[in-house]
Amino acid sequence: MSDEEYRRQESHIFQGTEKGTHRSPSLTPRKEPRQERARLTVEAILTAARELFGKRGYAVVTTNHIAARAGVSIGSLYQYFPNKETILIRLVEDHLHDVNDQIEAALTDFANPAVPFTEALENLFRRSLALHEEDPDFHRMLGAELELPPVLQGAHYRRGQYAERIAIILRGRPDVHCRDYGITAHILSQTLEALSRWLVHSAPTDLDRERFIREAVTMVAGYVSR
Amino acid sequence: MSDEEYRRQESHIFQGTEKGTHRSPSLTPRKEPRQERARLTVEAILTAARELFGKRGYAVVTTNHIAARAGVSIGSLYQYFPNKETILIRLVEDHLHDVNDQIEAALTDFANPAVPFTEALENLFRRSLALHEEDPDFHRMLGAELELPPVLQGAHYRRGQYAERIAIILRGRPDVHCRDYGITAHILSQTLEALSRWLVHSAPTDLDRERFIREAVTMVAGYVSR
Amino acid sequence: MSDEEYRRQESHIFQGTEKGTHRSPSLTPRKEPRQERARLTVEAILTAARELFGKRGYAVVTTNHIAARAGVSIGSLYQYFPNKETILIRLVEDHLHDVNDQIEAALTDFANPAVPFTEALENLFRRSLALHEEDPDFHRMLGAELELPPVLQGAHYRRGQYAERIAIILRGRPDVHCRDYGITAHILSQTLEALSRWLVHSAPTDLDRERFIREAVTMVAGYVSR
Amino acid sequence: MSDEEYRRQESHIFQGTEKGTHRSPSLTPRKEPRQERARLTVEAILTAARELFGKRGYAVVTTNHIAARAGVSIGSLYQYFPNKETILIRLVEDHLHDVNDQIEAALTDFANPAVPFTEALENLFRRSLALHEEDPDFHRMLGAELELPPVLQGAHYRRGQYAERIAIILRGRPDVHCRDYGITAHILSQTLEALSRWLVHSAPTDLDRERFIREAVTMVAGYVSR
DNA sequence: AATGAATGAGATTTCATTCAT
DNA sequence: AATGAATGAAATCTCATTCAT
Repeated sequence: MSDEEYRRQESHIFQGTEKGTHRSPSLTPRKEPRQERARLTVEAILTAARELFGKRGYAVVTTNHIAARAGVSIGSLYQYFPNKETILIRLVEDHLHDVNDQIEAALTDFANPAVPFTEALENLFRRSLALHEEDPDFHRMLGAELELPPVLQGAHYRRGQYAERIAIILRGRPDVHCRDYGITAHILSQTLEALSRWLVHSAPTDLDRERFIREAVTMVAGYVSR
Repeated sequence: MSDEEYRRQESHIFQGTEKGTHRSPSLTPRKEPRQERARLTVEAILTAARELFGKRGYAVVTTNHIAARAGVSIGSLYQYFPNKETILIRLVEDHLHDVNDQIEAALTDFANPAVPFTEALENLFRRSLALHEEDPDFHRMLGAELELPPVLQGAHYRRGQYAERIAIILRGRPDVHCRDYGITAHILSQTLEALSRWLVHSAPTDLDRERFIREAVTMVAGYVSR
Repeated sequence: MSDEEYRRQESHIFQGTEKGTHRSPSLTPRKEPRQERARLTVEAILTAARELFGKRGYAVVTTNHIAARAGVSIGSLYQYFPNKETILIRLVEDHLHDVNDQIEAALTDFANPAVPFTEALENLFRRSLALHEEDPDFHRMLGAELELPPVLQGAHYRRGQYAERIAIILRGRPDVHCRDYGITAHILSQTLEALSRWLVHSAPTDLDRERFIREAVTMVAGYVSR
Repeated sequence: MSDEEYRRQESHIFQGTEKGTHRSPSLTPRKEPRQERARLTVEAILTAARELFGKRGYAVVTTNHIAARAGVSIGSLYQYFPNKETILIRLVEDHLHDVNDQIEAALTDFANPAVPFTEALENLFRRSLALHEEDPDFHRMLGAELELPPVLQGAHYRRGQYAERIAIILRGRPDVHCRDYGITAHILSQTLEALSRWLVHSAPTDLDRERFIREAVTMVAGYVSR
């Protein structure tokens, strides 16, 4: 690491501030792990953080706790992440990457006119469920936490466009009819979202999931199909 | 220190308090306000707390901030509430009281066979909306916050029985038919819940709300009506 | 304290940053002490800080040490000063106020043509000594420390104009002659400064101070007087 | 915790190290570099350290920063220096070696009665300037830093004897007369020191240096010459 | 000989809570 | 009944130093 690089990493050194106070944190990772061992450490930290954030919420989890659960010293944590915020950001980025890919795939599927609407809808629902099922706690926390780092406020934004995409697709399907495509798209997406979330997080364990899916699809399809 | 060990050390969370030195174990209000002035103080604290909790979340709001916003000294706050937790508990109790009353009324309405189903459903939906509209932030926070005082974990439990009640009502209505009343009740209640929440919290401002309500009711009614 | 005020004080609360990292600290005191007791606390902190900074240097002194020496809890320190930096700034402001007043008085004296030059020079020297004598360690540290908060970089600037003022005065005195008033003014002020500093900080204890002053004045006066 | 107590706790300063866990008590270089590559490494570390110490001060510079600027791993740094302190000590030793040699030469010159006093004085001043000019930052830092390792406290002591040597020389010169040789020697050496330092560090860039030197010499020579 | 990952004591700072007035 | 100053445990984060490779 050269002097240049070192200084870039050191956010302190009097840029009108000093240590320990509120700083304008570099939101990028501190150091790229070069050795395998380091990669494992970073991995462990991220995993621990994801679990803890998911289980307890971002605000209450401490970096000490993350480090402890990762089986790593607090110093190691700060070698790779300049602060708690950055850990979350990294986690969300990875997560979003995943999610966006999957949503993309799901929508492409959904748009395919060769698949009958009811089937397409069921597929969409199952994909939504799958999405909620991988790391449901973390996912839930993301939607729930009120004070997230500002960079992440936008993270949900992309979701907003989800409904727009659905509206377009609905318009394009010959087997669908709506009085107001925009509103129907919102209803459809919100309903699927909510029911998936509930199914994953809150449904009684003895609930017959297949039957639930069938019923949900019936409701929405009945509403939208021609 | 491993995660295990960390948690053992940490397990004070919501047994004592989160931070600070001196803990007082009592969870009951400290003192009943006898004078008018005192009642106003308590009122101001509760209002400030409700707003702040709703806007920022329970974990991140400080008692000093609550006192400041209430226009009251921190000493006064602790004269009436032994700790932060108690403030939340008091708030939730009041809230729940309200909500339960309203749910009760709504369900009674909904059960009335003299009202046609679609109309009954719309009424239920509007009531749900009204419920979300009063102090939506606080309401939302309650559902979102992951680490609430244990006393409050049960608070949501009662909601669980909401679906059961609906199932019974649906069964009792002659203008309704379901393949599985239990599942349909869940779908119905979760859908109404989710759509109300979305309408209140996240809907674009230019959305035509009346039309949205009509569409939502159409979907659910179409699904359930005979 | 109102909500407004509270928020102004809280530099944190996610303005693109969070806790513990490098923040843009409010450089103003946190809270004005309203009670006598509080004023004493602030006083104790400032005194402890001045002594420690002077004796050990700004960089190495810790806020814990300051609080300990002030006989005050660390929490109290942070109630009145958001960070170490602010303590120094406050100290320097007070100090500079003093110093500037005294320099002003000394220069006015020095400019007085009714007083013979040698006497005027001796007076200036004695005042310079007095200045160095009050809190000489702190004064010395200020000039010595390399990484001071940026706000303070300017603090020494005003000194720069000291030489200019002297040049003007020398030009105005009939009993003085120089080949280059600018250069002589620099030599004069730097010499007086250095000799005062040395006398206060490094001179052997058995040195005859009065004789030293007389000699120094002789040197400078001999050089400058007509 | 009182100041007393705090200091008892704190008194590790410069006994072990400032921070960190593992202390190694040895203050001697760890390992003599045998290979050419190693010599280069040591050289790079010393250069980086000298520059950084000079620019930022000893206390605030981190060993990691030194290593980074030297283009060397932190491990390598500790292979040759057991701790931060040792680097400084080594640097100062080298420096002092140099400086003492030069001072010696300058004084020998100065003592030479064959050279007229004014010329001898000018030579001394020019040498002093040269001394300040080589690595002025480091030199300045050495005088400024308050908490240097105890081994180095003595470093300045030898300077103290500089004045004594000057006194002897003055006494030996026939073209000089003083009322008090001791005091004059102090004045002379402190003045030259201060003016050189100022010329190198703080003088305005447009200052005519040759003229400044001439004036300074005039002042001192006028004072001391018979 | 060199690397850089890992460590943990200790620095800075916050905030729930108490207590003197 | 109210005030606000004071407290200190615990959170965040740094950096000198060690150690496995």
